[in-house]
Amino acid sequence: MGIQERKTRHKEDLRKRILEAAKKLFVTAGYEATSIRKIAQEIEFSPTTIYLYYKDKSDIIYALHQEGFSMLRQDFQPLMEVESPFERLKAIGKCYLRFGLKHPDFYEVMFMMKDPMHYLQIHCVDGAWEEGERVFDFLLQTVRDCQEVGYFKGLDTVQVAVQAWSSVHGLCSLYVSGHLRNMMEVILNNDEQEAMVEKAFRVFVHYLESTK
Amino acid sequence: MGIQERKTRHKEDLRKRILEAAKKLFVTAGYEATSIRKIAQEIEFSPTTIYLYYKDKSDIIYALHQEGFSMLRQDFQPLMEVESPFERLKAIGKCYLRFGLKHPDFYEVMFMMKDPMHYLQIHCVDGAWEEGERVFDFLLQTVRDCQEVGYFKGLDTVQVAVQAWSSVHGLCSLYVSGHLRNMMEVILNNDEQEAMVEKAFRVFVHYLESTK
DNA sequence: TGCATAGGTTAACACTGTTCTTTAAATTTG
DNA sequence: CAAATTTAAAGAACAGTGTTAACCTATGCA
Repeated sequence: MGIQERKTRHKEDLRKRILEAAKKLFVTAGYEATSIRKIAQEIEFSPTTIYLYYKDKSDIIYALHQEGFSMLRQDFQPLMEVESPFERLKAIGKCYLRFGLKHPDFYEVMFMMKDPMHYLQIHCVDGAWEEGERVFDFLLQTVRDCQEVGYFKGLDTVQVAVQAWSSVHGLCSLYVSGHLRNMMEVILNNDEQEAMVEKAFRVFVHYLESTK
Repeated sequence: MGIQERKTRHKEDLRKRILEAAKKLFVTAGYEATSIRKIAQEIEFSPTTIYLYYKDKSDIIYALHQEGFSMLRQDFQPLMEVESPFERLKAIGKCYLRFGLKHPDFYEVMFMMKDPMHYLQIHCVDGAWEEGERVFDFLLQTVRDCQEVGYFKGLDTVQVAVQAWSSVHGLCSLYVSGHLRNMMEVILNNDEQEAMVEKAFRVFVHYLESTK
């Protein structure tokens, strides 16, 4: 079965090359500029060939969506070792924030665009958005751990987790969409924006600290 | 100058009709489905006519963006009368949240889409995003008032305001984008989602209350 | 009456995602 | 080995998008 193997390997390879090309266009020029035809041009194949490897465009976007989540989970990996629950919670927030600022394009696909979520709902992927849930479970468990050492007393674990997620997501998405820049009467440059995000995060952390 | 007047009135009228048609398509079928050609079909004019009244599509989107802000400001109007600063702050949050849940399409254009912000940056509209700034100023002043009666002690006004905005925006945008629905392992229906948003908001309010 | 001008339309360009049909090569079978 | 079959890839085309240049055509004015 050496021939068969080589063929499937080639096929897997091309599938990967398509995704790499998509990612390259996506990261350098954004979602809008990532068209099937441009991806095809990048890998020097016909546009129609792409449809032999991906069902449609949203399938490709979803693949990038998944890749983003595996990146984020990788960033989270070392934080699992943090002993103190509250330190871990703060580290998660900081890490999430840094991810959003560092990979705005990925952040957009992962947490802002409706298409990938719609794709999940339509295609009913088994274990729908497993990656996302795993990330949220990590947050959920950390909140629970925090409660065990005296934080968030009398509050519901899920509600606290959703609220915490919303807060950091709010900062990330306002940064990514450019609303933070424009809302301030003084227009901020990139560094000032990042500093603003950082400071607002610290205010939030201050709130959390006083729940103990 | 009765004739001239009639003409300019007609012109203003058509401009308004274009926007009304755009809004109708936009609210009923979403942004994606709102094309220049469909707007034209709606008002029974040629697609190119639209370009005599709006520079391009982003110009129309920006007009909707502005309309959304005037709607939000109208919702905020009665809150200016609320005497207690902290009650006012809570009311602003609740009102903002309700707006997001009630008008998800407008919320998307106003606070999530990059295009209108990009439009502002490109076309350098004088008093760039005046409407947005006015809304933010209202929040800013309310935070300042809260500080005067003992809340947010030792914290920076702008940072507190940005953080508060981020928190409610985070909830709204996760709801609008469908991420809240999909992140929970148990898939929520619309009512349950809204309840979740409400509860997470209350957790946040709880944090703010304990800053006094 | 002739001319200029504004309002509107037609045709076209350069794109987009996607599908149907066709070609060409590789593989399996007789 | 030759014929038949499967398979990967591509070409052409459809229906749609935003946008522009060229062309009417009816009105207002000299």
